[in-house]
This record gives sequence, structure tokens and C-alpha cells, in this order.
Amino acid sequence: MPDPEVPARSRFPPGFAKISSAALLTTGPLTAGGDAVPSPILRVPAAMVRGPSKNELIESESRPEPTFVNAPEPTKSPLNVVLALLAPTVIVPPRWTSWLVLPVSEANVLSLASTRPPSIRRGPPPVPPRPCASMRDRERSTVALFRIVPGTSAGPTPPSPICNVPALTVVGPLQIVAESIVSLPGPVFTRPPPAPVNQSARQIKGLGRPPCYNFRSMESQYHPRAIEPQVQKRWAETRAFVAPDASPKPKYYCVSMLPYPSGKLHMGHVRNYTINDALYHFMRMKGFNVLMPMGWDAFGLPAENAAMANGVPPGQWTRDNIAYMKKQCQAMGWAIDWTREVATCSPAYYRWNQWFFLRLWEKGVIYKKTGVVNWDPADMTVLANEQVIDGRGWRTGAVVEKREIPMWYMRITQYADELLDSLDGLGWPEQVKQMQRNWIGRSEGVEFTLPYAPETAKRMADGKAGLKVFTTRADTIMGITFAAVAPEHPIATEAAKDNARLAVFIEESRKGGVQEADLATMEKKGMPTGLFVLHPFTGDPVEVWVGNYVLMGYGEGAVMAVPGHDERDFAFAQKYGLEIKPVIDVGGQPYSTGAWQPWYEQHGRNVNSGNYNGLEFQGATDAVAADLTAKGLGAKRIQFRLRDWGISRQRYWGTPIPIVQCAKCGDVGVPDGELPVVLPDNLVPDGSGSPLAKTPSFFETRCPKCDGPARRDTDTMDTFVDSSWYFLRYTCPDAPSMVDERAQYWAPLDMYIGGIEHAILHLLYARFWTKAMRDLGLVKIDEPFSNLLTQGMVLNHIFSRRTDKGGIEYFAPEELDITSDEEGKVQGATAKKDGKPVSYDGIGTMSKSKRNGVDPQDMIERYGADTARFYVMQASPPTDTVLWSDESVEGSFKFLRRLWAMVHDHVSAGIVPRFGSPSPIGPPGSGTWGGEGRDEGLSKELQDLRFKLHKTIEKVADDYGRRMQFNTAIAAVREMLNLYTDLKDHSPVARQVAQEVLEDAVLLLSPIIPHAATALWAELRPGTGLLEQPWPAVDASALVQDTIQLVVQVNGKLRGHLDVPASASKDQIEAMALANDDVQKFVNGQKPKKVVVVPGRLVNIVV
RNA sequence: GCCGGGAUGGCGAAAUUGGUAGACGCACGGGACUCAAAAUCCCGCGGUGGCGACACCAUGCGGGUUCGAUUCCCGCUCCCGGCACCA
Repeated sequence: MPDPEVPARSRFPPGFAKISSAALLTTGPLTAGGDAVPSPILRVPAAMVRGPSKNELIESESRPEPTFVNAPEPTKSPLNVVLALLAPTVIVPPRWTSWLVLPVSEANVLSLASTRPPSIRRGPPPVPPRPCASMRDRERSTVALFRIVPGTSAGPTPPSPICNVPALTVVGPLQIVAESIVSLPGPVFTRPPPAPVNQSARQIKGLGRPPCYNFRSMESQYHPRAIEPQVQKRWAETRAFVAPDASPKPKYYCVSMLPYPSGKLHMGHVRNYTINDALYHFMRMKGFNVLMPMGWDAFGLPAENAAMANGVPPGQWTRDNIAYMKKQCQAMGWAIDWTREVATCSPAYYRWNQWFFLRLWEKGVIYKKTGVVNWDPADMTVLANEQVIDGRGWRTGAVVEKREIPMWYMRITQYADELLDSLDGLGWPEQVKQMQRNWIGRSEGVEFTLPYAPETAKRMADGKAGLKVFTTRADTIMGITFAAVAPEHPIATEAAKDNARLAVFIEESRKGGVQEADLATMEKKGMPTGLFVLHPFTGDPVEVWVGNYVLMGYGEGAVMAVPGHDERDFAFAQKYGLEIKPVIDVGGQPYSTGAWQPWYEQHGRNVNSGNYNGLEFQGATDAVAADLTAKGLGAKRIQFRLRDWGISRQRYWGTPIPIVQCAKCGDVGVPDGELPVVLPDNLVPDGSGSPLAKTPSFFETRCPKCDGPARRDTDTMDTFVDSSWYFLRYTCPDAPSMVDERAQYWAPLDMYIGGIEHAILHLLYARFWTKAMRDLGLVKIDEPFSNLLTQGMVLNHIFSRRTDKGGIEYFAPEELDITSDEEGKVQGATAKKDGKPVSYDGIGTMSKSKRNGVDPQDMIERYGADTARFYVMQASPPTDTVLWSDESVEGSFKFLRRLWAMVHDHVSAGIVPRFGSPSPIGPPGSGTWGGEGRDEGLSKELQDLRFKLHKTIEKVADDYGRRMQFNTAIAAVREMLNLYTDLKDHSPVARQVAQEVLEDAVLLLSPIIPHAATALWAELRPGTGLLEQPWPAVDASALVQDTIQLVVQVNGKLRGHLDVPASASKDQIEAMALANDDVQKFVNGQKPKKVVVVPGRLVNIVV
């Protein structure tokens, strides 16, 4: 009891004011005058932070040193003190001196906490506080005082243990100095009286603190920093997520697209792997043997770029990144089976790329031909499309050229039909299947030859009869007025020999990169060659043009042009004054050669087409094809848009192609026994061509066939090769073959999760690769991914600036001062480093190269992994594209804290058997666990709560398992818990329902917040483990309803509600609706024209 | 340019098969508690009009189908993803 005689101020240094609630805790020894010892463990509830008021400080720099009653020697104190500020918004301005006042018990356990000490109160003496139970019999309180020494410089991260604590804003570095241990008469702080049993949970919550603390059974506050490492340690010790390769349970194999180890995780990863993790836990609870592995897509361009920038070899950079990101993954608590980790840059992995390459080469599925690449003439090197900005090299600013070089190709087109057909059976999003269909682009058309005119034939002398073209509009063949060829086409080359202007044009056309988007949007230019081919039917001469938009290597590098019915040909013909000849009549719609109209392209009836007049599309096409065949000039053909997959890269950081080039024997495969061809991992590229080609120790070798001197292929494989089968290697990462029987157990994937940006290339290559493996007898599956979830992109703002050279430099948002208009739209920015303006490039995917990724580390450190996981899952559905924002993270943390408090409140009063269905797992010897009560006899309130609970269990299961929409699952649980906290009933049976509600709520949320759920479950069901729990069962008896509410509309507008018996017939409902007052007001005596009754939903009365 | 997707309060979003538009949150405003704050709790929160009961308007824009449209159809605008060497 405080001594009323002692003035409040006498106990504390004068001018103390509360800064914030905080907690203090300890493990290490307290040393006076030194920093408090950092500790990750927090076990104490909110205490006080006290300090002089701001005003006083301004008035007076120096304060009198406090004096204390019975202050012992601090150095002799046996106390272990750890300090942690918990309140999210403690602000300690520079130049303040603040104090932490901590009550401590003699037993070396910090106890107690709480509200305001009576001593600080002004005015009349306070009502004597009730002492805390644990201190009631003590006459004196021991208090530890810590002084927070203010710093002088401002900065967000103080060099003190406090920086490890969530959401502490400290202005200026902090130093914590243990000041004194004092003994005060009576309890220093009080706690509120225990809540009466009939008080609602929300009211209890309203007091801002649990009614009683019992540190031995449960912490009163949510401390993710303490819980998460403990839980993770436990998982690691018990190998909780290591999946057996055989099990009586059905298998469930779920994989996320493996990350590129760019340095740090970003929010897209957090989203991706948290979705996967939630699914992991859900399916495990549903009784499956679940496997969730992880690996690293460790080859690729960024490692080379980093090497160039920092001089660190790609291998080292990559391994360092992997180590860091793996730690982050572990801190996120994802249920990854790390025993199966695969890094694609390890020889043990990529040797199978090489081995498989050789098998496909033997089968003719891999072949060599020339391909077009971006060439930087300044660096004399091949550029990736990403490295070409506006037609120039990103480092040199030099205008990029197209160049043809020999490359290895995979004959994916051989599988085109199967890749198209087997899409139908896949459990993939329809949009992705559609994109793949369009990409494969099967089209039926006619391939034919436009014979060379006699003059041209003489000049060409290439042994060919003419110009081969393909068309899907053979019906318009009579509308051909010219032909166009690529600049590299032999006809163009021939014509340029005596045409200087044409030669210049062809040279000009080489400029610029090879990206389709650029080619499709550039200005279409052309030039006549003066050479002619003949129309296959009329024999009329048709002039051959060179078009910069026609690409060699796509088809035959030549197209027929029908400007009358093709928009691009029309525009080209108009530009160069070429003839436009309409030959199709679309339902009599007008035709004018002056302006393009959309219907010119539609199918219709042939006119102006000689023999084909009057025929419709199909008939005309058939007739044209038949006539061409008769003349030996062509035939119908199926054409695919899909092109063979070029896998050669003139880069260093990739799988070496296992080929030796021998002057005598040509290309020779490296014998299996010599695999892998190991990539030297200590080279540093300089941007001028592949380092491998400059490293004789790598490329100098002997021919395996003739043993003569030979040179290795210094190209490496496309990284899509690595990612085409890694998911099979996970199943058997140590197998002495490419895959073994374990792959047969796990494959195919039951769920594959990754970004929508991979909808076409990666997914198509992996499908192709799987089929190729199947055809070599390595796997038995036709398709790798039975189900697919395509995650939406996480976007962020992009800022860039041109470098002096003409290259491009990207800026991370935190490196900039950004200006926005009133609506919050970004207007511009300046770089912090030099104050110069930076241009805003809009919004785009988070990526390393654009430097706009957001590292989750800060969020994990402030709030813990569960909050980060919860936040990304509750914000939006997985498939939605999201613009990054962390505005409402705080709200997610608060929810977890609230959930913690709810369970704490309940557990503090003692756990009870849950209501309803018997617990499948109970603590040892608890026969009564589970109760046998049913809904009979429950109050309306409890019935409603149980109805809601069991509806929620159903909904959440549906959301997790079928819809994969986690935000609505979380919302449903929150709704249910809101109902729970409003509960007025606190009878014993209500406590049983509460037990049921809290247990199930923890189970429902456990896939998303597994750490917190583990800790909460341990409180609710001591002695049992969360991971062993099955998904909660739905109690059908809780879902029985006798009345249902219908919506009543008049003329489609909501006019009222109607409670009807669940068994009511349509007629009864109609009669009740018509009798309804709200309805009568609007029906206004008119006779209803029609009454629509939708059972279980609504009644609509039409008047 | 072509292919796929998206647009709903100040913000993230919900409405699952054409059936109550805005669940659940964030932010904000008001209140309780406090000397004061933090934390916590309670109330309010699309717009317009009205003291109010309530009425009307409202899901990017313009049309249409329907008893009823965020949802289906037609035509646009803007944004995002992919376009074969970023991964």
C-alpha cells in the first residue's frame, strides 16, 4: 500500500511523466553504468517508461539527480535485466533523459506491470489501489531504474538492444544505463480488479490489459520476437517438415517457382511462399503427406552484372545470396523440406542438363541452326533483350544491331500438337491455358510458291523455283498485289548488288534489336527490289519488296501481300502507292481504298476472283489449295506460331553446352563418363563477350572421337533449361541418375505456384521438357503440373535516369526524395545522393534490375514473420496484381495481438473441455475432454456463435482448398471472432463454447500464422502439438436453422426483409411478401405483374 | 502492334452460379479512460437532399439483354503482365 504520507514525487525523480507503456525484461546480468544486455526473450508485460516532461527539459538542461530510498549498490544486484520496449510508438527525442521504472520481484522474476502508479497522481489522494495478488503479502516493492541516455545525432536505428524490438521509433541513439535498484514501500503499481465473470470479453479487453498475469503458464502479451525463433527451433529439431518418400497417406506435392537468388527476398516471394505454406499446412491437416521443397535458380545474367559492378565472381556472389535468402526463408517459418534443396549452379544438378542435352541431340530433338541476336558493336558482345533500351546498349549507349550466329535449338515444335491438346485436361486457370493456346498458335492455311519471273530466276540461280510463302487467307489469293521479304532474304541480297539505295536500306534495317514488341510497333518501311515473282494463277508479275518488318527465320522470311484485306498490308500499300485490290465482299458493306475499315478483314464471299467468285471462305480456301496442288505449287498445311527453342547463350554464368568442336569430326558430344563439364566459377566478366571464350584452360581440349586438338563450345544454356525440371530433382536430389523412383512417387505436382509472368515461356518449356523426359523413359507423366496458381505481380514505382554515356541507371525509392501531387500521384523525384532530378517511369513489377523491390526484413524485424505473412495474405487475393504498400501492416499486428489477448483471457481463467464434438486428441488421462453437449439448451447467443463458427470452418476450408482466396478466409474468421468478443454469456457452458471457438480459430488461422498458432495451441491444449491436429470438423447440428431471412424487392429495388420458416413453400413466401408493409407501400395497390421467388434468397415483385 | 488480365468509397478489398453493392480491414472523425499521451474499447464513416422516417444517385466510360447486371453481350479509355536472351 502506498503511504499517503509520502508525497508522490518523493519516490521518483522530479518531473517524471509517462512516455509510454513499455516492458522490460531480462536475461543477462545487470551491470551498473553499462548497456543493458540484449536478449531476444521477453517475458514481462507492460511497465512504465517515465521521464521528464518536454516542457521541463526545455526549461532546464540539468535536473537534480534523483534520490531513492534504500538504494542498493547496483553492481551487487543479482538481477538479470533485459530490456525491451514494446509499445509501437515510443518516441524518445534527442536531449531527453527518460527513465524506465521496472518493478521486480525478489525471486529474480520480473512480475507485475501495469497502469499508473498512484504516486504520479495529482490532486486529492487516490483511492488506495488493490495490490497485485502476487505482491499482496509483500510490504515493499523492488524497482529497477534505468536511465535512457539521450544521444545527440538523429537516426532510426539506435545501437542498443531496443532496436531489436518491434516498431520502436527512436530519434537518436539510445544507451540504456542501469541506474539503481530501489525498494519502495508497498506495491508500486496496481492492477485492475479481476474482471467479473459476467463481463464480456470486449469489456475485459477494454481495460487494456488482461486481468491477471501468470508468467509461468502464458505470456500476457504477444511477443513474436520471442515466440518465432523458439517455434522454428522446435520445427528444425523435430524435422517437422521433412516429407517421407512413402506414406499410407495420399501424397500432395506443392511447389513454388524457385527464386532467383538476387540478394534478398522481396514481397513477391513472401506472397508466393506464404500462399504455398498455407496450402502446405491446410493439406497436412487434411491428412496428406505433403512436400514443399525449395531451390535456387542460380544461373543467370544478374550474377554477371553484379560481378562486373563489384569485381566479385558470380559463384561467390550467388552463394552468398543463397545463404542470406535461405536465412530469410527460415525466419519466415515456411514449412520447407530443406533436405531437398537444389541450386541449379551446382555441378551435381547441371550435369543432368548436359546429360539430357546429349540424349536429345542423339534423338534429333536438339539441332543447330543460325539465329538472330542483339549485337552491341561497341562492347562486341551479344545483349539480352533486357539490355537493349530504346535500341541502344544499356552500358555503352551504342545502337544495337541484329546479327546471325549459329545456335542450338530444341525442337519444341515437334510437340506442338500435344502441348496444345493436353492443355484441356489441366487444372490451370483458363486465362493461362488461353495464352498458351494463342502462343502455340495452330493455324490451318496454305503454303505455296510464287514462281520467279524469268528474269528473276536467272539472277537468283539458287535452285529454287520461287518464293515460298504461307497464308491463312488463301481465299484472298486473287488480291495479291506484291510480296515482301526480310532484309536478309537472298532475293534482297541479290537485288542490292546493283542497287545502292536498296543496299543502304538493308543496312539500315539491321539496326535495332530483335524484340518483337519493338518490331511490331516500329514504322513499317519498305523498298522495291525490281525483281518479280509470278501470281500462281494469273501469271501476272508481282513485285518483291523488302520490308523491315518481315523477319528472316520466322517461316520463310517472305510473305504475300493482300492489301485489300490485311490491315498492315493496306497501310503499307497506301504509304508506297501500291495497288489495293478488294476480292472479298463482306455482307455488302462498302469498300473504299481510301480508308481501312475493320470489316475488310472479315470472311465473306469472293468477288473479282475469277473462278472463285461466289465462294465463301472455306470453299474458296479449299478450291485454291486444290488448284495449287494440281499445279504442283503448294498445299494445305498446319502452321504453328510456336518456334523452336534456341538454348545457346553467349554468356558465362550458365550450364556449359557439352559439345566439343573438332576441325575434323565436327560437333562431338562429351562422353557421359566425362560429365559434368564443369563451369569455372571464379571468372569475372568485363562486358566484352563471354569470359569462357577467353579462358583457354576451359575451352582447350581434345576431340573425344579422334583425340585431335579441339575446342569446347563456349556457349552456355538458357536458364529456362535449369527451371524446366528442377521440380523433379527435388524428389531425389542425391540420385546418381537424372531422376529415380522417388520422382515416380511425387510427380506430377499437385500444385504449382508462381507469378503470372511465367504463364507462357517457363510453363511451356517445362511441359515440353517433361514430355521429352517421358519419351526417354525417365518419367511416366505426360504433364508436370496438375494444378496451377498464378500469382499476381507485386508492383512498385520505378525511377531511372540516363547516364552520361546514354545508358540507364535505376534508383530505389528510398534513394530518392519523391514529390507527389494532392491526389498522391507521383510527380517526380530527385536523387538524395546528388540532388539531381530522376525521371518517374510509372509502376512495374518488383525486380532487382529496376531496383524497386521491397525487402521484407524490416517488417519481420518490427512485427515478426506471422504479421508479415498475415498481412500479405489478408490484403488481397493471390491472383490480384497489387501495388506495394505497407500502410496497414500495423492493423495486422494488432489483430494478432488481439487474438493473443483473447486466448490469454480465456486461458487465464482455466481451460475447459470444448463444447460439442469430442476432441480427437486430448491431454493424457482426460476422459471428460470433449464434453457431450449439443446445441440443445444453449442460449440464442451461443447458438448463433456456434452457427457462425461452423459456417466459418466450412468457408475457410473452401477458401483455402478450392478458391485459394485467403483474404476472405481471414475476414470470415475475424467476423466470427468479433461475434465471440461481443458475447455476454459467461456461464460454464459459454466457457466451453469459448474453448471450442478459440481452438478452432487458432486451427483455422494456423496455416497463415503458424508460430503464433503453435504458441496459442500449447496454451489451449497443453501437451498436444499443433502440427498433429486435423482440420476442425464441422458440426452439422450447429448449422440447422429454422427461419431464414429473405430480401424483398419491388421492381428490382430492395424494399424490405422477410423472415420465413426454412420450410416455407414458394406460394407461402409470395403471400407473405405481398402482405409485407414495406412492399405494400411501393406496390401501392397495383396488381403485381409477376413475382419472382429465388429460394433462400429473395422475392421480387414486378408491378 | 499482337495475346492475356484488370478498373468497385480517401485506401486494400467483398459480393463464389445474374439476386441485399461496399463484408472484413486500413485511414479518418467523434467519444470513453488519462493531468496529458500511448495503448485499449465504443460510435460514425460512398455521394446528394432531408430535422427525421426516408428518397434519389452510385461498381472506369457509352450502349444493350434481363423482373433484376459489379457479374452476360457490343463499342471505347486507361493501367498491368507476356511477346521467345530479365527471371
